[in-house]
Amino acid sequence: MSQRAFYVTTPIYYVSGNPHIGHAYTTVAADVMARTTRCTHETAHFLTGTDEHGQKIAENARNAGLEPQAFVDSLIPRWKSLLDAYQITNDDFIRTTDERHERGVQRAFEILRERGDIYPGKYEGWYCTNDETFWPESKLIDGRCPNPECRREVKWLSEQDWFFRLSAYNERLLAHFKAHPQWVRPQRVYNEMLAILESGLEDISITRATLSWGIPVPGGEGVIYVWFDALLNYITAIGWESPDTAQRALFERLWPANVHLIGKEIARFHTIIWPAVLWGLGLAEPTSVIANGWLTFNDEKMSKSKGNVVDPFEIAQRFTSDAVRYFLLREAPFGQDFNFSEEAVVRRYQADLGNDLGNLLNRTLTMVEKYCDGRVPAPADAANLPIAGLAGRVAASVPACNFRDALEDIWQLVTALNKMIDESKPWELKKRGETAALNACMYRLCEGLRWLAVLLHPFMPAKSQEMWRQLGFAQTPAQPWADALRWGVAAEGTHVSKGAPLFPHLETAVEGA
RNA sequence: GGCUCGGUAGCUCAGCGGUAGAGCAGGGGACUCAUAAGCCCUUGGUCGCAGGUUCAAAUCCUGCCCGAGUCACCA
Repeated sequence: MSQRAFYVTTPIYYVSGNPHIGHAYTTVAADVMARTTRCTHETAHFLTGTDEHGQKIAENARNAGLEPQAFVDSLIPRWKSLLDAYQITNDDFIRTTDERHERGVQRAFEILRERGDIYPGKYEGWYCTNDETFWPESKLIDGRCPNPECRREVKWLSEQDWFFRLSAYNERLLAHFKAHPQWVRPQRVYNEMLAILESGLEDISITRATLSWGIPVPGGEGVIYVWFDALLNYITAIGWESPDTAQRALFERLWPANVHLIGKEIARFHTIIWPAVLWGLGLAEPTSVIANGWLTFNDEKMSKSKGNVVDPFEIAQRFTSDAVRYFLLREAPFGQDFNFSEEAVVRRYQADLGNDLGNLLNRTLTMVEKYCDGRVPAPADAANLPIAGLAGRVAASVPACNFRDALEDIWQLVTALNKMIDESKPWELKKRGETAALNACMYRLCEGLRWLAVLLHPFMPAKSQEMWRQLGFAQTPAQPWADALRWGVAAEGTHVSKGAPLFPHLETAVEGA
């Protein structure tokens, strides 16, 4: 009886470092998708969370003089505050240290072991402790870890581990990729994954015999490898194999996920290993996996060593999180790398947000106050405003991650409204006493701005709300589009209440530019 | 080295077989409701290079140059 809901996820974030702008990017994209879906379908379920196991965490904890659990507990508020700073409306937040997750991972392990998809084997090779990685002899550089940021000594390890029979799914994965060329996007990532499948898969070790900070192997030694653990969050969070029947019903309603949003660096885990694991568990693969690109800063890769990591808290503080959300999704096509520079943010802020949108609201409200006694006039038709099919196009672009197209479409209405003012010249209509034409023009502006508030709400929730308030409407612009995006909904007589500019001029010049 | 993607106006990008496009930036203009914003007009490109296919190529094919990514457990 229950309705299907749109299920969208972000990666769970590895808490070994601080949140940076890239985390905000993926999360904002997911949030816009979730918010839009709530206005166009009925329900969305939006999951994000944190990845807390692994050796790096254990070491950081030791350095901090804390037990791993206490250590990760201390980090969580910082990560959750990122969600607050960016007005993220996640429905759930999973931690891999949650009891529900640990139980689910162990259950998955047992099921796969019973089915023969997990088997014991010996794993040996050159191991870099820092990177938690086995490297083949051929990869080593001067006998050291080939990771340019590591370069530590490696040691020969040989241990009894459990292996996942990934190779058994090679053919099925290939067939799935061929049958669903759109299931991994962008195309470039799809191609790379396909190439890996065509070159053949080997089984992978999914436990670490010598580590202790992780989920214990059921009835065995060691812990489950952090990656195998992490992927399962998408189902453990929504009640897979839960003892609670309500939770199990949630799972039935949500799985398979509509969209896993990921960073492009983790595509292999999500498009090759993850479907195979799900198939092993008798579950369906996610409908789509969409990878976003990297953000560079002033054309350089962001890295801690360069000290050029953009702090998402600081940037939101300076420009407002709405403006940063807008910038991230408007500046470049999703899936493509793009450069983050303060000049670019300032440009978008001033040109698109301040001059086009903010000023449109401001000049409209001034005129409504001057010419219409501060009230929305009687409804008039939409004249030539480009609203036909607009809602439908945005509703289609967003779930496909074409945020840029969506915003460009919306901005055509912004531009058209500005243009209409200049062409209609309400001040002249006023002088000549052409009240009917004046009122019609002012109505179109109010109604057009109402549309904009509704359409922009998923992208800029706070600014959209403020637009809504200044226009004098009750409640919120977060409304079902089927009802709200019809022309003529703005009620005659609504009192507008003009406020401070929506996107005031930035006080300070760009620093360090 | 193999493979993948990209190289189009100063910048960010769209177009992907039929007379070169948008936004921003630059230049000029008319206006005044407005956050000196908006509106109108406009400068600007041998579509990386060289061949080929075609009546017709930015768009298809080949080679080359440049940049990025990836090549198996790197969260």
